[in-house]
Amino acid sequence: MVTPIDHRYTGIVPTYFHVDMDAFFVSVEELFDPSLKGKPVVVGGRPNERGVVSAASYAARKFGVHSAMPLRTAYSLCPQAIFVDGHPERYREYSHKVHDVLTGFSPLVEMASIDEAYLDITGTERLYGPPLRAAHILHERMKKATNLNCSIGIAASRLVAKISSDQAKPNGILWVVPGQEAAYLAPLDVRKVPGVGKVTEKNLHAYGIRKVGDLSRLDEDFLEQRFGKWGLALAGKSRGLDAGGWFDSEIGADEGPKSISHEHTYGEDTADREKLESTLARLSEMVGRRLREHKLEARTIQLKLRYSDFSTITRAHSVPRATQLDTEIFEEVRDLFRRNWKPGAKVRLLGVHVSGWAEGGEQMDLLGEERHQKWKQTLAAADRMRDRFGESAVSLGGSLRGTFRERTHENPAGLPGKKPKE
DNA sequence: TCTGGGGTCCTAGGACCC
DNA sequence: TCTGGGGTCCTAGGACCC
Repeated sequence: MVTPIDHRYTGIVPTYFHVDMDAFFVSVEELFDPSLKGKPVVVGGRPNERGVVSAASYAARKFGVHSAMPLRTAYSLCPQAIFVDGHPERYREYSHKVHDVLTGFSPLVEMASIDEAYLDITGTERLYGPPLRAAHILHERMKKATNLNCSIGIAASRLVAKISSDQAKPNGILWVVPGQEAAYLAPLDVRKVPGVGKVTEKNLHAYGIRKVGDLSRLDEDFLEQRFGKWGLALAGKSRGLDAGGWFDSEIGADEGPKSISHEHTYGEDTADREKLESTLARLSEMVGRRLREHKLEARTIQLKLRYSDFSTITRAHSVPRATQLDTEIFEEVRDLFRRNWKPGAKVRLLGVHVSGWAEGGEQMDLLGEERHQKWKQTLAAADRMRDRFGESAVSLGGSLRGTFRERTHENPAGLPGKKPKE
């Protein structure tokens, strides 16, 4: 475990790298199928499926295809593109390789997503030389170890490092020299600032604010009045400051997840109650499994329900005793579903989301505790089966057919007692 | 254009407590 | 009896990111 450096106390101007892999998913696909190289490739699914583009090759981008675009739209823009489903396991594997390269370079590494990371390389001059030279060394190492290209932004704040890595793409390095942040940012569109999306951009445009320079010239009070806390943060960002200002960007603080969720969009909307509830059972299993992997227990369980017209509701319930059990999650989410679904209304998407990790977990009576432990062991065994034989090897789908006992006063968790007779 | 899936953070109102 | 204020938890929704 490496202790992050808090530069507020060292008084040294820090140096951050933002390392961003170029067209990551597409590049990994090319490693496994070199014939894809140079061609328009779209990762995300088949062109006639419901779904969006996860990643597009640079050749596909020339046709206007970009990530988050509906697959059908991508197809109409570029019918000759090669559409692939993608291989999440491969991306995770290569993400680990990337992480290994980075930690071999500097101990202060924070993966920001599957394909990007922040590094604190403050004080490594004697080892790697000045920042640009250090970045070149890292760039070479990355290519050698993974056969993948990356782009590197260098700056005294994480924010500016991130923006400059984007400007460096593809396969480039860009250093914003300390002191030049505001000048560098001023001509950029406000949309380039991480956190400014479609909505905020539109709101800013309404005030005639189009460039980061326009933002930085405004009064902080004005921004706070109109955009609240977020406006104040924007004022700082427009000058290149991270959330807490300069020297407030610890790298390497590794916290676990704050929530876990799984959701499913149907190929065709459905109002079939059994189908819907069995989807909830499957999603509950997936969520329970992840909870056990992370050794977490959740108190708040949430259902997400999207109808054909895309209107979406979420309904949550917090239970007194935290759980990591598929059955308990499923029963909660099924209750929420039954109370909120308008029977007959066609459903596009269902989701199961858990959060609110328990600190200690409350005591159960002895009998309950014993059954609880047995049930935990059963699920752990099922997890191992899935590891060996695949996801479909074991299912609690049987819960829909009454394998599990209903909740009763004696059995509040609805845990199975003795094995039901066949 | 007909809109995934996995996350984080923020806002805002109401309940409840002191 | 017209009535405070702060803190925390819960719930719902939404913007945003990759």
